Amino acid sequence: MRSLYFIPQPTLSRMVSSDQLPKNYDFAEVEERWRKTWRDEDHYFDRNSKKPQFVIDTPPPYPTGNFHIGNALNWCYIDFFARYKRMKGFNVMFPQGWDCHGLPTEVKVEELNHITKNDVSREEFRKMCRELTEKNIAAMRITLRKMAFSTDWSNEYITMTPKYYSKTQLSFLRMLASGYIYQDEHPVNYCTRCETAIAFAEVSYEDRETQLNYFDFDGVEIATTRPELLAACVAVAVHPNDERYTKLKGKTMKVPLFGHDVPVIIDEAVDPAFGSGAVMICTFGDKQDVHWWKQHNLALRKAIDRQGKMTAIAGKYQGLNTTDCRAAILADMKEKKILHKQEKLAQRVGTCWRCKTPIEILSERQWFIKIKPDEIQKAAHEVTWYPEHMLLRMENWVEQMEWDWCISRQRIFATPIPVWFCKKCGELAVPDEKDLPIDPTLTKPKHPCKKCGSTEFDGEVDVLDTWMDSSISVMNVTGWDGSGKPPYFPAQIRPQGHDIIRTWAFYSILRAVALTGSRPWDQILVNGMVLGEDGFKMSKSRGNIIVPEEILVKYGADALRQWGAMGAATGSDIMFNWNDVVSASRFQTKMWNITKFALIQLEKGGFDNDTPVIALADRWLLVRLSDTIEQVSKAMESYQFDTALKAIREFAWDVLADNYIELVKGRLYQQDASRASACLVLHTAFDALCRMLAPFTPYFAEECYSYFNPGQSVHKQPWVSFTYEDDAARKEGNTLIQVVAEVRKYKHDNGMALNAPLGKVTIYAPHSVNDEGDTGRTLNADVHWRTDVAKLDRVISDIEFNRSIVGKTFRKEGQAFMDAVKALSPEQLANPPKTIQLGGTEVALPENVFTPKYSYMEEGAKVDVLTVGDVIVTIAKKE
RNA sequence: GGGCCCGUGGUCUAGUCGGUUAUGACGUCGCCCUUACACGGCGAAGAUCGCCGGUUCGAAUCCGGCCGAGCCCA
Repeated sequence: MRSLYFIPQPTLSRMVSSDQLPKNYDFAEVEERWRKTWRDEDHYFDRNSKKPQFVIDTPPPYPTGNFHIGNALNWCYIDFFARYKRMKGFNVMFPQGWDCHGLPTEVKVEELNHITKNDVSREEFRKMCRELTEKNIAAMRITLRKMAFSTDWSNEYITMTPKYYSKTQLSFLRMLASGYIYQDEHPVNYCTRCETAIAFAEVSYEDRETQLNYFDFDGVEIATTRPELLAACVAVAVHPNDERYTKLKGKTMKVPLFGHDVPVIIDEAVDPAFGSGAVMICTFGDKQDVHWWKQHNLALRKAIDRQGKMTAIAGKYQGLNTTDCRAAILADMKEKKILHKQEKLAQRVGTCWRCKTPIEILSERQWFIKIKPDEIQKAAHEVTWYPEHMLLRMENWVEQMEWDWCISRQRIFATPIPVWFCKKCGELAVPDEKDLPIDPTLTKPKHPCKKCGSTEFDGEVDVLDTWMDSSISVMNVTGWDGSGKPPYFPAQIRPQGHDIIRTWAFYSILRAVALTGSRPWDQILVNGMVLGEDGFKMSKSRGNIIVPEEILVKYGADALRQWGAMGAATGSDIMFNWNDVVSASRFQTKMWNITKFALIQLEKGGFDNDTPVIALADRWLLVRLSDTIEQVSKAMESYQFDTALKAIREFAWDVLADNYIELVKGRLYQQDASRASACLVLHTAFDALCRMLAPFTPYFAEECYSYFNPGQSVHKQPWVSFTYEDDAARKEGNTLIQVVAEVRKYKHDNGMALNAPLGKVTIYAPHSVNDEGDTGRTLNADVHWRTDVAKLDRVISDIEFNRSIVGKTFRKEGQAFMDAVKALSPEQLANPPKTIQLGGTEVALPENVFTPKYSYMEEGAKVDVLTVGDVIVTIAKKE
């Protein structure tokens, strides 16, 4: 019936004496002490290990200098399962990367030094960026350590180091050779402030109000929001069914102010209801223009340059920026009396996600990576997604990809594109792989031009998109060096936020497939965003930003980590809530007191592993513990941290502290064999709690565990594997708990203190119960357990139906059936017949379909009667 | 405009492949300092489960529509 597979051996002789436990739990002191005690080596991935590997492709954060709360949530999840997997016997790699390159650091360097990137040499500027980045990384490492993340610092990687970016360059050369990477002149999103091309993933959208200008275009009215692009007009488009314009078919028209001729094209995508129904196509006003331009093979007229100034084709407007040019052209239109009207229009403008400047679409020579949707979809489906629905976001993103990935940037602090161009013939030259990393602006190729033999080259000045660095994080951590499949590939899991599914996850899958032919990870765990206390995304303008450091100072890392686990179901957005942090901290206080109580009791000794467990409460606690362990383990396997921690807390607080300990307290104060049983159970439960809490509250769990096992770390113990089966104990124990609760309520209702003496209490239960006197001591009453039937007059006051059975059996006749049962005589209800009359027919009465509810009449002795299921409790009334 | 997710006591939330009394926390109110804990214990009040309709013996749960919020994208 029951089995004890594992009860930890108590090491009584080595326990710390209870008088050494501080009265209150001082998280600040404890957390700092363990931080200094723990050794980094304990978290190193062991390359010679025989254990199964568990490699985590952790997100490399951008080194801003501040580890924000969204990062914190993300890392909490990682650390929960990293610690859990270690306890489960896996060889875990929890690397820490830093995604260094990119615009924000360049902007910050310019700001801090009051320079622009053109004021110093490229190398000098890079040096400044590197130095700032190193400083920021150092600051963020401190927060990571405070949070007790079990980082594998032997596998730290920094994308700006030659070690890392030579891999980025190697991956570039490999994908260039395999045809994934090509260069082409093509329209790209371009930020004229940052002076660089950007990818769609880097375009954000903002609501702005603009003016829709109606003007005369060679006799036809056209509405445009961008008159400054008139010089770049290459066609006029109308809808095929728009009768106003059918006569224009096949004609050409003269562009006002500029005078060049453009064709009229017919296209169903034109909205006849918008503006005048005729639209001018410019290269390029928006994405739709690019579409039409490609589809109708139109001319290319570049009116805006990389600095956002008008080009030579803009004639007298050359050199103006777009805003000034717009004003000038509108003024000229007014003067020529061709501007009919202007109206306000709400519109969404694509802007640079870094600096919020509206993006232009410019046609430039750029480097691209081919996007092959089918192979990305296939690999994405081979990965297990948590939560499952996040896969949809990937599917939707891949489906709507229109352009290839533009990977070149016209910036400085980034991985150089490792190619040269022959000065004579323009042929591309690439370095030998063994010479990587290289900066083509500083070095020359070792071989003459393959085509013309020239030794004169220009180095590529463009650099790589930062995602080119971070999208091979998984290649890096799994040990890729270009020679075949990496030794630890694929990684077991990728944890990340849902905001970067379309970037980091998408690019990582693309690159893994391109470089190895298969999926990068077995699983992906997607966490939600952290919202402010007001339910909105944290932002400076809303003033709802909470930083981890603030929480660490007030409540400590363990409380913050508990918030991360419990705030919301894994994958949902989570609102920051001080309340949750406070209750997390209260839970620690409660557990601290449980620790104290356990230590005070257990240090007295008198028990060992062979102590028989007999008392009902003890058996019940072990069953509940076994249930909890099963529940928590199951939740951990599917990354349901909220479920896991909730179950742990409920067991510790409700089951162990409020019920079990209250019940056995009196027994523990005595000295006999039944005390030993309680001690063994208490120790078993406490030990299991420490282990289950270890992934969530590493400092706290270590501190509690250390008092019982000095010199040993809970983090080096295996995960709990204790099971205990005893259905009778579960059922009878639950009843016992309810009886105690009912009697307490009875005392409360009668204005008695909970510890007030109660006199004689008789419990009539169907089975004999050995409670070792727990119930009597807890209730402060003279408790008698009896298995005979209580001699009481009782009447049936109500009938409780099992609607599940009623509905399934009688369907539409359900109500009629219940009425028929209620009409039975009290004798029949007490001893139900096998059949019952229903609508004139005899039908079988299902088993357990109803339970009579009794109310009791006093007999000779004056008693109050409580009922708990099939148990009757009588309380002798005091005269 | 599209996609995803969500709407449950004052607040936040569990439950959602239908079934007995809708979970817990915070807050509120009452009682209790019982040799681990007042940073605690016990108890109470408080919910037409967003709205409307449908399916069903039975809907917080399934379906449709509407309203509202958030996130991602065009």
